[in-house]
Amino acid sequence: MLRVYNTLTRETEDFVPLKGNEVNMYVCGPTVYDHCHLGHARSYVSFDVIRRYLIYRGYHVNYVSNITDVDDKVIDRAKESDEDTFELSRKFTASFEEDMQALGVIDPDVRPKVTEHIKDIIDTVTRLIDNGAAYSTPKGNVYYDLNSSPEKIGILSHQTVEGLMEGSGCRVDVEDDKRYQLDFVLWKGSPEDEPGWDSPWGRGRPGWHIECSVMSMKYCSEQLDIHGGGLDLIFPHHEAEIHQSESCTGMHPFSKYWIHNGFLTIDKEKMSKSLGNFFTIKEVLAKFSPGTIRFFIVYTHYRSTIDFSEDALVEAGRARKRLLNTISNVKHAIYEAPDNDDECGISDLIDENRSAFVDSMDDDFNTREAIGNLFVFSRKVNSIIANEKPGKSSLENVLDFYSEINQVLGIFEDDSNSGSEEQDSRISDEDINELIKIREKARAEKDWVKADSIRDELQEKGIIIEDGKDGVRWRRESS
RNA sequence: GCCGAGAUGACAGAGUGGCUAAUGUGACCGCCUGCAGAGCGGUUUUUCGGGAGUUCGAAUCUCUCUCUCGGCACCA
Repeated sequence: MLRVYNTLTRETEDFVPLKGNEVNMYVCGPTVYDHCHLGHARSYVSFDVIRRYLIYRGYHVNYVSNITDVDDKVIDRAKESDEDTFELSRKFTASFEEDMQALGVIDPDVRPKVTEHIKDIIDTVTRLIDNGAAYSTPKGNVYYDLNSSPEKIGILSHQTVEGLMEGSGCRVDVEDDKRYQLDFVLWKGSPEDEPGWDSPWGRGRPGWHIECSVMSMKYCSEQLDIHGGGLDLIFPHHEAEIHQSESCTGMHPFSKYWIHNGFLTIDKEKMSKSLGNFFTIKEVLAKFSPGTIRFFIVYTHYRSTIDFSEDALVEAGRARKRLLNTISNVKHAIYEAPDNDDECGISDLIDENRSAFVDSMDDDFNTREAIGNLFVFSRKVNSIIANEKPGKSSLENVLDFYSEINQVLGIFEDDSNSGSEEQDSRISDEDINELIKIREKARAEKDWVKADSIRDELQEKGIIIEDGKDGVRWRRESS
């Protein structure tokens, strides 16, 4: 039984979708006013794994994740850099999509953009006004009227009204046309020099929270099975969504499960744009392979804080390499394996580890434990290869098992040739084989100096040479 | 002020009542090897922030103390 921690109840619950084995899952996407940083990667990789695991478990998943391509931040950034707002958001949307692709995040079934859903947003805001849950003001703003659903204040953040007021009162400028301090904006009147769309309340643009309600209802359903995002979205963003969506549809709950990923920190401080302590995904990709970055993220439970440092990435890379080496060992063993059915206990080993994998993942997606099991599995596989002679088919089953796991975790992708700029200058397979031949001759003549210098030369080009009992093998190294 | 997360061996990090506390990294030793790498075996690891309690039995439950981090209308 899959169990999931639900922020709404603060408990780990059995996962039962609203309808059969259909899962409607919505994850809040980025606001595209800059390149994404590693904290975003953390979030989207985590939800990618959750989505893949649900599919692995046989659920039919409809995964929707939006792009917020118009809001105050985008507009401000465009002003600062004297760029067209939509030019800017297009640029960073493309950058985001590139990053996701690099990290092996599967595209959502739908990736809706706010600017393409203005009409839907206006319709929803209108509906909220008609339902008595929102009001417009002479300034052309529309606010959600929290007093229409006071029982839902703090439902997700588990805060009291007093707590919220005390936290916010001293730090936020209160818009003077609000009826109530905690009301939030659904539609915001735009000045002449800012982007806007005509609406019943004048020229304006959507508020920050409304887009997710509108687009999730449009592409998922009025009620979601899973709504996800970073911990920092719980309040006010996700709570606002609950107010809006439930007031609009009259259905409760808006989402059955709320899943939130933990932060990525640097020196124990949250990585964020506002603190300026962030590394963009592209910066990190320049130093580490996508596989290493993804492994770094997946090797930590999604709700734990991950402290980022180069050392931590290096360690993750080494750990991952251990698994990759085993896979490569199996591939080589297959060449020399007898063509028989001797399995040396391999099928039992696989079955055991498959159920261990499912047990770990069923426990609120415990990827750390799941990967821990894989290390044990790999050690046993290495041991079998070294000491016994399993037949080809058994070894192929081992490879199949790794790729089965990889479907979910996505950590074994071969990215040894991903360094795009070195791509052209890298040494060809033929040249490598030629050098190895020369080196083998030197070795046969016990000319160790020559043999070692060839090995060093290849290593400088990122080629690792390994002499084994059954011949030489080589592979390309990546960070 | 309010709300939350956490403190596990050199480091990272699982484990939430019961065999010798997963796993990874690092370091060291051994096997293998011309050497190296990879791999395998072993050591670093009877200890889980401090104290008290419950229990036949606790890293795991209760109380208490100390410390760290995060959220409270910018945020993944």
